[in-house]
Amino acid sequence: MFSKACEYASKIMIYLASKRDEDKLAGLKDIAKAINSPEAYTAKILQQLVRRELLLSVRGPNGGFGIHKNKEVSLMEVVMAIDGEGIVKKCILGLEVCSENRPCPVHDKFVAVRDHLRGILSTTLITEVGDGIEESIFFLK
Amino acid sequence: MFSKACEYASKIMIYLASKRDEDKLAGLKDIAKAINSPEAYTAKILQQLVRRELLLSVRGPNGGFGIHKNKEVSLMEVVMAIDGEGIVKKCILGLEVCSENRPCPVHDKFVAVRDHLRGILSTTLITEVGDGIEESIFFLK
DNA sequence: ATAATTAAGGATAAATTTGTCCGGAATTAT
DNA sequence: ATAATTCCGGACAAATTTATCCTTAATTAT
Repeated sequence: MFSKACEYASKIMIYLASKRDEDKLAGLKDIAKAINSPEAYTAKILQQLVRRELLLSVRGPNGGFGIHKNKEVSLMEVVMAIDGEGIVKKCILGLEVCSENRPCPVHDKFVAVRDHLRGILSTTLITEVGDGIEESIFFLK
Repeated sequence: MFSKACEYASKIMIYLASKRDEDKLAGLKDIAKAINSPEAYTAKILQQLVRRELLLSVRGPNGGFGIHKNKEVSLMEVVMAIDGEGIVKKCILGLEVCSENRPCPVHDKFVAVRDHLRGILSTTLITEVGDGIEESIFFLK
């Protein structure tokens, strides 16, 4: 469904959202441990998220990563940043063009699934799903 | 969503279903043209579908591929044959274990999407969606 | 029998994704 | 200033997916 990179990115965002009330940032090692991901690869994904301005970073001692407070981020934005719009746009059978006018044989059926998916991705905020991590109601690894 | 191989496989099955009333089989070249796929790679996927007994094949002049008549095949079976059960089983965030008991933060939301997807995959029969290809109501390329 | 046709299957290559390594830049504390 | 810490970014490596090539096996028609 999502790429590995996108899975990591989502978990990163949710993890950092769950720590949004702490006054200090989370470092790479901390993050990689929390989501059980390879450190160096995680660093690459963090970079992308920073470039896309979904995260903030600061270097040096006591540096690290954190979410922008006062900025609501949906899961959709995270997925778009890493995997692009394919998951909610591309034809399930891979047709270059697939539309009402020129549909693949399963077009209508999968438009419904994609709309369902899109709805959930865009209404799910990372702060919302971040709650419950610290309390071990939900898990990231 | 699906692998390229699985996209090709689905289109192959639908295409052959759309020709199920013809008395002759469809050859590799014919199929690859009909679904706009690389010939050699398509041959590999055809092999897999034959091994999984979702297709029949015969060699030699006038040989080719066709669906088994009297055997209803759902899109689910095709997807399982090529991509495995991941799409309807694996955690969207990639957690090794993700269940009611030990859920990822978006477990419930995506259970719903997956159920939706599963429902459509298992109720969609290739013969059903095959109709409309010949008449150019639906397209495979 | 022989030649022509078509799928089967193994080996290999190209492309993409995932993952690692390392030197450099920024920041902080001493 | 210096050293320690931490992110940045480029190069590279491994794994996986996608794609190609070529020989063999089966079948049919001549």
